[in-house]
Amino acid sequence: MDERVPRDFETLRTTILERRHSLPKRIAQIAAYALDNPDDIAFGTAASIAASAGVQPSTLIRFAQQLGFDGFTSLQLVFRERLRERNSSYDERLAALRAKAEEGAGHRAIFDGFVAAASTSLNDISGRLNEDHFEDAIALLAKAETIYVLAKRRSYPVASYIAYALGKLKIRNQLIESAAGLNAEMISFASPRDAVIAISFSPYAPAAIEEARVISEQGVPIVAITDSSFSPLAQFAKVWFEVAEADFAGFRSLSATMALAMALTVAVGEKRRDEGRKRKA
Amino acid sequence: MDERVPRDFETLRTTILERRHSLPKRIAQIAAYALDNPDDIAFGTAASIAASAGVQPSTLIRFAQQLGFDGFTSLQLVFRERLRERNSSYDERLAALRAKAEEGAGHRAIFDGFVAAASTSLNDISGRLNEDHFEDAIALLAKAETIYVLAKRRSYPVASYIAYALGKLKIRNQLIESAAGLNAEMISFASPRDAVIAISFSPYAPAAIEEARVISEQGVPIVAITDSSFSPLAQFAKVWFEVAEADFAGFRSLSATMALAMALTVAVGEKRRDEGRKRKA
DNA sequence: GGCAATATGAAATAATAATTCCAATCCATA
DNA sequence: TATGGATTGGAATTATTATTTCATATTGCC
Repeated sequence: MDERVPRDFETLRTTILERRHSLPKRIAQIAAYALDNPDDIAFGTAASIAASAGVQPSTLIRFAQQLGFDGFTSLQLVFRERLRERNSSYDERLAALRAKAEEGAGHRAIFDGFVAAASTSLNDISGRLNEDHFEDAIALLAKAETIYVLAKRRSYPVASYIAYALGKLKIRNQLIESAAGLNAEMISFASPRDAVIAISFSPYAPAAIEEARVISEQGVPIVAITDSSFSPLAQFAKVWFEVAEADFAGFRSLSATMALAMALTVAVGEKRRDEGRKRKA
Repeated sequence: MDERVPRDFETLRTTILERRHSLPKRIAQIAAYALDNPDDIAFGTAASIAASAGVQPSTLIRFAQQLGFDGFTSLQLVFRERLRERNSSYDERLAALRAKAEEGAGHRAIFDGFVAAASTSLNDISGRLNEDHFEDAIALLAKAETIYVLAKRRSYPVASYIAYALGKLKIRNQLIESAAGLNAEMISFASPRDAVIAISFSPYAPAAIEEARVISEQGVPIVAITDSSFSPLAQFAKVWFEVAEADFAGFRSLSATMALAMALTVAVGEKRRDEGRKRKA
């Protein structure tokens, strides 16, 4: 292999863009395809890539050779390396933020720590959400007459947001608060035609668990957001989501829970609208 | 291939972890290696992976088959798919998420949209926070006798979280709620030795603005979190933060506001503790 | 401790994929 | 428009890689 073969993706990219106009038609075609679909180059076979790009496999090899590689395989390595490095760079960035926060230089570090925790949590839930459970929860909530929202202490802000959003979407809902001490009565109105969104994380607020138990015994289906399958909430729930929030300075993030709550709420709103339309038609 | 073969990485991961203890030694060995070095599985050949993990290629294939795949190749696809999705740089990934959300394929897209909005907001505020303002706000709040927390509607969840966290840190605070209709009286107790955290975004809740006006006229210093310098809150505030939250489906994220609120709260707690210690010394 | 079932190692084989080669085509230039 | 060089398509070849097979070893059980 030549001495000045592009070893990293960025150099390769630049090289391709420079030579773009002096390349033969088919080679230019595969060059454009490569820059547009780098992932395909990284994972595909010569044949599959050639087919997607509308050229012959041999053209792909000629392209690689023009750039100084000794074949398609060596070119592909650069595209693969890119995926490896890019991937770690994000994690590294987060780790840096977190490290800066942990070495504890002043108040800025506190802020960085919370941003890092929130990002981590979002990142995590994004890959973890079980789509089937999500659909089940939406279906369950969409057909409820009234949606009860149950959460105490740290989770209460999420509940209050859900209540706000449901209100904006004109979906009947009832936040189970403790202010007036009338929770027991409020709960007794719930029927199996209603549904509950319950949120609680370890250490589980006893009141939340107790209310969830009572309401589930009345036959009201519960959608739970909690932190593990050992959660007492999980056993009362028809559907439950596991959300692992990162923490900083002993305060856990709420970002993932919040995102899930927003998505649930809006999805329920959308499903109701769709079904309302169907019923009319 | 079996019907319930894990086809996404997370499911696969869970499945492996579940069966971990019932797997034969060498299979368990490759299983552990796979979870520790997912990138190697994605890129390597059966032979190279087997060598790195210290097993025979055939063991790798047996491992794949135990999981229900029909061979190493199908197992590898899952690991590759993961890299495609965890794709590239943070920004690109966000863009991908947002694009997926915008093309609007079902409920999953809604979830992706909210995660993307939250991530964007966090990313944004991370670079934007004015450190001097942050220090000023902390100083101001740390010396307050009582911290009043003022927010309505969409911002209310943030306020309720702040109140919860301040409580946990044993910092005297008062959430200005509308429930009992006694806000005016509550506000009249505030003195210049106290402080206010006020949060409001366009469209500003009239009650929040009005209460902020009254309380500032009483000489109580206000720390505001809002969305622009044109915000009516900004003019009443001693210190104010501009937070630009991304939105999805008409619902704006709260993640950046939340992170800032948490950081403020904890930083105030820390400053008070430090000063308490100094005073004793 | 012996037997059967299960697991493992190593090499043979089958499958798949990359590369090469050559004929056909295209294109610029005279 | 004829000619030579460059480019391209497609099949043949070679290389690489996954998979299968079978002999051997290990483990659990009576």
